[in-house]
Amino acid sequence: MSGPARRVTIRDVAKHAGVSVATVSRTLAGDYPVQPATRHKVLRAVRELDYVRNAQARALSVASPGAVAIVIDNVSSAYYAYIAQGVEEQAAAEGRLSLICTTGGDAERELTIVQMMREQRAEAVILVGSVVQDEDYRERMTRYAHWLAASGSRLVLAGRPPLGEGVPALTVGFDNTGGAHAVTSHLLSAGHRRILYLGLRPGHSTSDSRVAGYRAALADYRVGHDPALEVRCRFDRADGYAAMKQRLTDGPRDFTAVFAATDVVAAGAVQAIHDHGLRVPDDISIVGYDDTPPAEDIRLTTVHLPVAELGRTAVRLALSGKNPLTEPPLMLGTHIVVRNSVKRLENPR
Amino acid sequence: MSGPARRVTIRDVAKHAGVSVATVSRTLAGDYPVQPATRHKVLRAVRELDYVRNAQARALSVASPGAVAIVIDNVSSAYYAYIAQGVEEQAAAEGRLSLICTTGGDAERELTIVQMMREQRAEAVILVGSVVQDEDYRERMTRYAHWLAASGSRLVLAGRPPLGEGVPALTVGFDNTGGAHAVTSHLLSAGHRRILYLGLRPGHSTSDSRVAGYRAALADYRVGHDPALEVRCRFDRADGYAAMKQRLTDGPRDFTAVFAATDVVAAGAVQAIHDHGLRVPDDISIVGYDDTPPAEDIRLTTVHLPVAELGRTAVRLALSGKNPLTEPPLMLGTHIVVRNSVKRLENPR
DNA sequence: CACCTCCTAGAAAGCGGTTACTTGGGCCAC
DNA sequence: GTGGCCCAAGTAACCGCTTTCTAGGAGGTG
Repeated sequence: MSGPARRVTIRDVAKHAGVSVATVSRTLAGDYPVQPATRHKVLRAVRELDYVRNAQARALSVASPGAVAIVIDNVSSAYYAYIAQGVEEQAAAEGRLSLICTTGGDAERELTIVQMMREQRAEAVILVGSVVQDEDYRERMTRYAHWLAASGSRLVLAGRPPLGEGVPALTVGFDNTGGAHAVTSHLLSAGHRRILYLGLRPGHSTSDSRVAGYRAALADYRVGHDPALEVRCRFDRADGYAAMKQRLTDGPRDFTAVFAATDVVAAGAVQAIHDHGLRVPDDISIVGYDDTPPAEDIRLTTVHLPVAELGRTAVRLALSGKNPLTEPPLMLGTHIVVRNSVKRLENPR
Repeated sequence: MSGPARRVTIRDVAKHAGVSVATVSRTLAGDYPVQPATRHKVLRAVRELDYVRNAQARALSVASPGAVAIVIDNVSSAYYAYIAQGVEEQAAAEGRLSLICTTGGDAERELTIVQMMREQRAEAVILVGSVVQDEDYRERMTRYAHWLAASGSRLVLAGRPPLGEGVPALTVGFDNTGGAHAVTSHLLSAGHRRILYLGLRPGHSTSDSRVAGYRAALADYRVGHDPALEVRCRFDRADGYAAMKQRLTDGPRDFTAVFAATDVVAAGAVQAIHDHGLRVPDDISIVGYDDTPPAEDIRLTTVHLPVAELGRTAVRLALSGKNPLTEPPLMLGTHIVVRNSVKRLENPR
């Protein structure tokens, strides 16, 4: 660490090699004829000075591919991590750098980040997962969407609801209603009629569409919908545990099965069931959603989501050149994974 | 989508507002006196044209903070994801953007990425986790380390061994030997004497230091070290399952406890044990390492690693201005988490 | 009223590259 | 021997923004 590390520029290389900057630039680009002797002089100077081009400066004059920005709640939950992984993979495959930003679920921060990405001239901004969307948020994000479009960037909403008609944003997501319908039907066909839904608070778009599938399946089987069977908790394992525990302790035990809105919530619920001295699936059946890692460990029947594929698709969509105003939302299919958490009832009540 | 989206520049704003580009720049910077009337004219033009500064161009003239690059095997394994999360958090807190790149464990790709990060003028490059390090790799990475240092960037090795003396790279990691010693001692003090080590292939630095702790603890208890009790498999759950299954089927069942090098391997092993009709901890005790999510679900006694803290520390270290040549490696402490996977033996053999 | 000072805004020179245009030398044909 | 052509290398403008330096007008003072 001796002295101020002045970065070596193309001009230094030119001087060192005794040629003009143009020659250095051309040698490095390789798309213009340069005499072997000169090219060697240049390359030697480059080596001796440890010169590397400045990508930022380069981007000024040459139309280089911009970065892909992933804006995500956090990267430590498996669901988001897999999406991020998919985004990064595809971005790298298409020769783009990935910028990653976490919001911690804060809508305000998300808006700030989108602005930052405009300054960075990101080629694509991929908004992942849900965020509480009030009217103010929607209005501002819509404005940003127009700005991004005007400057040639793409906005992709991955796994979240569209912003509305006429907003230049691409959308890709899972068929949550269909998946919830399938997994609820699985319980119903096993003879369960009283199914507790353990989900996130209303207004949370992902949970809402899962509730919709749950209700639709009940309707298909002509089972009355009982609001008292819809319990709401927050996202994580501890919340699932607490909610289940409370229900087992205080509430009526008038259900034979549980549909947890996410596997993590299901994992918490399973632990509460065990702590209560009951067994899965013998005493209570349970299904989850997402097919994230805990599902396999607790032998949970759940709905598999192609999460990494969501990330990859988001990038492909962003770089595809499709018109964001006319391109319809893309829906990725889901499928149910049967493990060992549902018991078939012989005599359905 | 009408016409070629020409980006609006500071000159456009200047013309639109009827002032000079300098005035626009100064108004936006806010650090130079500008008449209220003029400033309003400028701001109106900015609003009307949806102008945002080009951060890349800006970086050319003003010494702006560079990005922090995270170079990581993948982001979908919980261990890495938490590190990445820590890095991103701290980078954001220090006003830096995070670039994320995955290598898929490919050393060659890692080297390429480091070069790319030099072009990007990243302020810090954080190499996370292990990669197979042959002589060629070490030599080239050492060269890159010097280059990065010469251009004022910081290289941080997070959770991997130092490159060697005189290499300008900062190092931060976990005390794996200590952790392995602690958890092995836990088994020994519970009366276990024949402990199977289920680890990664030799040469893998993380596994090697865990083996060292395992052997040291055995020595402390004056228990002979039996090479036949060290089984090697690969990283993931399926490999842990296969290795354990094979040992239970073919190998001698001459052990009462298992020390799995990672929780994920432990999770696979537990499943194999169950599939073999045995129970944990009644028939076989098992401990893991990392304290990643599966550990809680399978009630695994394991070693907790402050992974997010590793990420944060890496960033702090990189931006601290410490001399990478003289700064000693930083070791983050670990602690054992006792759950329910170890049985106390009454009559130790 | 002349002069000086202060304040604001403009002109222009970078930052580190790329590239259109220009130049000069070697080679060939007449 | 001279004109024409081609090729390699140099000159300089430009990418979008910041900032130093300079200019000019307002306002205060003798």
